[in-house]
Amino acid sequence: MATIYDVAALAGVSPATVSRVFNGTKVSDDKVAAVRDAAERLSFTPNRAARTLRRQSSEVIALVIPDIENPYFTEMARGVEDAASESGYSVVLCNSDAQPEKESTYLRIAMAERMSGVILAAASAQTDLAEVLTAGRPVVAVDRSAGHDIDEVVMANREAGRQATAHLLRTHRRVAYIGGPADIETSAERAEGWRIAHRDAGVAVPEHLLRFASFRVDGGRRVMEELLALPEPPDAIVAGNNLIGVGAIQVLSEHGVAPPRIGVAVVGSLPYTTLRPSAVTVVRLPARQMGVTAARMLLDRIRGDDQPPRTVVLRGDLQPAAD
Amino acid sequence: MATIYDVAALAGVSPATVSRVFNGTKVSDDKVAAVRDAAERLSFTPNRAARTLRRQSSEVIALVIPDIENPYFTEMARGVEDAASESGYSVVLCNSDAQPEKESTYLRIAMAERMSGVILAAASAQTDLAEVLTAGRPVVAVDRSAGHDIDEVVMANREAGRQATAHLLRTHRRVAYIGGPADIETSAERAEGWRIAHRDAGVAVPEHLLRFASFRVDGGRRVMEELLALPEPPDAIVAGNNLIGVGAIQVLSEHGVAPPRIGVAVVGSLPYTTLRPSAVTVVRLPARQMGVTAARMLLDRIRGDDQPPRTVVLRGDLQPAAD
DNA sequence: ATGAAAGCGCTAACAC
DNA sequence: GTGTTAGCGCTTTCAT
Repeated sequence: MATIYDVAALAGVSPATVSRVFNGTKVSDDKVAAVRDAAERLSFTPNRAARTLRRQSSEVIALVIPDIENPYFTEMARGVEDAASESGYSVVLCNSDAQPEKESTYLRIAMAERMSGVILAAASAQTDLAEVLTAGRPVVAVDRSAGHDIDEVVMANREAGRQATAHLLRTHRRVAYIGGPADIETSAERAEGWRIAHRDAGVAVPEHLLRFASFRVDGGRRVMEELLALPEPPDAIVAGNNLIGVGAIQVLSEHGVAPPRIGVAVVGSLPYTTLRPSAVTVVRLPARQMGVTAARMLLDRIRGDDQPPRTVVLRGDLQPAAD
Repeated sequence: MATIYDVAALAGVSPATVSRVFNGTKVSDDKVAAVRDAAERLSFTPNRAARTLRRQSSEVIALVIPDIENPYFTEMARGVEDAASESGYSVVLCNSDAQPEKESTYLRIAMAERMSGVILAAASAQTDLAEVLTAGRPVVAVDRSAGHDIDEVVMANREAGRQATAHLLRTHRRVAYIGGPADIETSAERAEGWRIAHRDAGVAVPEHLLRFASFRVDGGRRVMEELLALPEPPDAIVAGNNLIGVGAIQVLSEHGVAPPRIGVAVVGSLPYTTLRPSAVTVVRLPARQMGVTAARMLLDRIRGDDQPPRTVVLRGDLQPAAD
């Protein structure tokens, strides 16, 4: 592995000049050519560990998400990746598995590696960012707020829940809601939208049809089974996220009442569904765009932007089932 | 950010002793205690950039996959991550997007960051690993071989394709195959299994029902439409991977012939399907185990194991649809 | 515009 | 068992 000293020797310049060439500082044209040529011949690539040690910062950002197997988060990751690589930054994807402990391990590593910033979909409401923030590294919260006064990019969750519910209430009477963990912001907000839709429709809010699960397929399955076992089961379901929707629909299919026989609306997309698109109402959430937006905000901060923290709210897109 | 010098001063020892404590070399008990105490008070975390520069190796492995939005690869990533973190290694997930150019960019970065090894699901058959291999970094190929004499962990693709096809041939006459790109090993091998099943059954191989697509949902959709437009369409389909299966089933549903009305078998799981489990035959591929195995092999190599390259073949698990 | 030289924080000889 | 010291490869003053 060649170093700048090797390149400098071959090009007949000083190591500092080599460094300048690779960092865009002014160097005379002939020396630039000589350096580039020498670098090419030695297939020189700057040692990033050395650069990071010297600069106290690497051109890497950490993206911490609670579930790498959820297509919503991988779609977002694509957005982050695309925006970051446009600016020459790499993205390190960290899966916290919704465990605060794993999450803080990753944050510690990110700081020890001197990564230049963090995009965080927090595992819990009280993520400890003290370490990152005192290190002066910018953090952007995505999908859910992280409980600090920082930049945020979130979905219009209340409105998404309201829209999904309102659509079902036009043709159904007992609309249940299956949300994620009650203490996760997105989950609570979407449930609140479910309540609002009932009020808007002049209907009593059926609190006994409001259930919380995990944001996973098995969570949706379990609660759906519970709901079907009710003396008076719901005739429609709002799923609080994509995976809950998958689980609920699986159970409905197994019971012979696949949508549209029961009304189903999902907050979030079903990218790998094998249903007819018209069978289920979906509020599509712009996950990729959330990633792109968050990455751009973070890069702004890395470049020194220090305006007060901003919150960007992205709206979902109602795609109604055919009636 | 505290350094070992700060810790050394506070603990009344030399920086070397601090380093030793954090690297498990023999140090007397009282000094260990003093160092740990001082480190705790200063909330010291070793600077990884410095360690990497000095050691010329970081405790990070790169995992390069062609599609981060494919649950097959994210499941594998979970396996890699779990096995790696058991040994104190971090995993950097890189999405090559099936583009050789992006792939080689990531490989170059991995070397520049002095990562200690690479697990690669190659974007093409002729991935250039020269740079990585001459740097002395071990590489393990997963899912498909990378065209070098290195460790591999792959699925029993021919057998998976054969099983899926054989199962359908028991009750169907015209079994089509929709594969991924013809030049990708997994794809070609599974297609070969489809041929073998026909021969085993004493049936002429219907080559006009063998089609190649991309390994994505839209690929499956497009080819499924083509097949349905045939004068004599197939009465059963083998999908070459999970996403192709999703696309094919979507199209079938839209045409009112959702499985089991047409026989469908998929090589790979459908984690987010909303179908009744009994409707589709699946050859489950142990993706997570592939990741765990690959990570363990890579870690062995990193620790200096230099036996000849090994190939591990993992078998799929036929889960027949109810007839 | 260019070179000389210091130093980022750590580890690993090497001495004792 | 412990301390001293010399770099790892780069960037960045500071001179010139």
